[in-house]
Amino acid sequence: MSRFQILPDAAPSQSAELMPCAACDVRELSICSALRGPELDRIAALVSRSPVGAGQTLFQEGDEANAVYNIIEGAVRLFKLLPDGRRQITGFLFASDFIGLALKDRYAYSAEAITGTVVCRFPRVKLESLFEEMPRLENRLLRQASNELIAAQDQMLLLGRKTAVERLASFLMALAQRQGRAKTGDTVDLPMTRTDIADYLGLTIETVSRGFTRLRKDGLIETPDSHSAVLRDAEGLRALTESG
Amino acid sequence: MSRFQILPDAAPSQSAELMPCAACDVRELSICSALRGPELDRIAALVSRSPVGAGQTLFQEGDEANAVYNIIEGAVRLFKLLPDGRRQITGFLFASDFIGLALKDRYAYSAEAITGTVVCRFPRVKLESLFEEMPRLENRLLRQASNELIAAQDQMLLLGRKTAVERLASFLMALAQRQGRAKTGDTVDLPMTRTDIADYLGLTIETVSRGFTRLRKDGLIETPDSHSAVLRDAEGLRALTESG
DNA sequence: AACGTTCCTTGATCCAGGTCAAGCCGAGTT
DNA sequence: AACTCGGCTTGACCTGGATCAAGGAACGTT
Repeated sequence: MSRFQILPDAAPSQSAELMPCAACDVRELSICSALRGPELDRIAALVSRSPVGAGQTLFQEGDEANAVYNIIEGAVRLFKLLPDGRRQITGFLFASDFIGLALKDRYAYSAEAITGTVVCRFPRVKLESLFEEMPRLENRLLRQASNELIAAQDQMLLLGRKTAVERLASFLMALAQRQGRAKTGDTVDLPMTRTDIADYLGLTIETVSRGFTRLRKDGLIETPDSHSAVLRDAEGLRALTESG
Repeated sequence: MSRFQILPDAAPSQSAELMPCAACDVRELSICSALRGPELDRIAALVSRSPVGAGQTLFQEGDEANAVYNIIEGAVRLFKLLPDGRRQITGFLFASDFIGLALKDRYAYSAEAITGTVVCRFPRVKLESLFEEMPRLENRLLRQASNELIAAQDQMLLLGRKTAVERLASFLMALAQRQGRAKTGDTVDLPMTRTDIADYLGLTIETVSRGFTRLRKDGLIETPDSHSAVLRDAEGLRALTESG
């Protein structure tokens, strides 16, 4: 399930490129939107881009947290493990998302690329000092953290109190929202496997699979292939997310 | 289960007192530890203390979020409800804890006092402008948010992947930690009811009760009364929190 | 084209924890 | 001291989702 290829952490990968942030695809959507021209140049000198292959580990729970990341493209899973292998995925992250809000001196979770991914790596020591220089950055991170806390509480409600089908419906609608495709007829991208979804929703793979079948039979979705879902009845799905 | 006495939100309660922050019992432990002398005076002019009776509502999910709070003494539960009444408690807060990190313009959860509680109320509009003036405050809040995110992820692991007894052991040890009484022989305070614990751990009250009985029969705890637990074997409990 | 592999689905069975029901205990209250 | 009432425990039974098992579909790989 988990693979342990570990990326060189401190040394920039051979394929890393220095990138002018001004040309960054996700700048406007990411935390970097808090920065102005000269600040961007300052940042550009500190960050490095690197590709991360599907299934590769970005960092592991317990590692020294010496970098934070912005996802440029691709998808990443964050997760925690129990010693016997039980896994809880605490979040899926996509292009423009920021990794590293929740950390002390060590990472509290592991991060793996789901698909081929490109990240923008930022040394953490430099981040701290940068806050004084760029208070808008710190403010932006605080807002981001606030949003993530709200999302975390929604997830607790889901894990603690929702049924299997409600969890799946909630997951699909949240993903749809994130992709700006939450209306009936829209297609939602599912880059992760059924096992990932199960470990995110606190279920088994079989229950997730049966959930998809249920939603399909009830005319709420179609599943042209296992990595996409077409919303056949967005309202019906939404009703399930807050039903009882 | 939930009561709907609502505190006057904008108007300071008749029993509110203006308090010099310099004399505040929890200052050194709370976010106010980030503030220096003159800043404290500035803050003191903005905050007001008020008592909140056991069971009373501080604010409800969906309310306009026009204040944040510091808990001076007592205990508070934060929770979300599904329309049919299922409840998930997302956190228990105690003296020196800060309420209001996770918010947009509306509260994402409800807050009720568990016991008689005293809070320090802070108008939110003034908070925003204060950040520019006191960057150390913002920095402190970001750290706090980071810690809460880590705790939230632990809770997701608990809700998604742990058994009933593991959840209860994790809960007791986390509470013990927070109270600085996590060694064998120490007594942990449980101000909340079994129903609260159940709604926090994603279980029913009966399962929580059976969990206490199990831990008692296994010699891990004693329960002199329903609102306290003596740790008889802290190591055994800790083993349960990360066992498999 | 035959063969692995990985991922997904479906069916049959099982069980941890939910539900239902009864009773206990302690703190008010009259 | 009898009564209520909320909170807690325990027992008997039930069920949603886990587990176990089998097979199918979409891939590369040789």
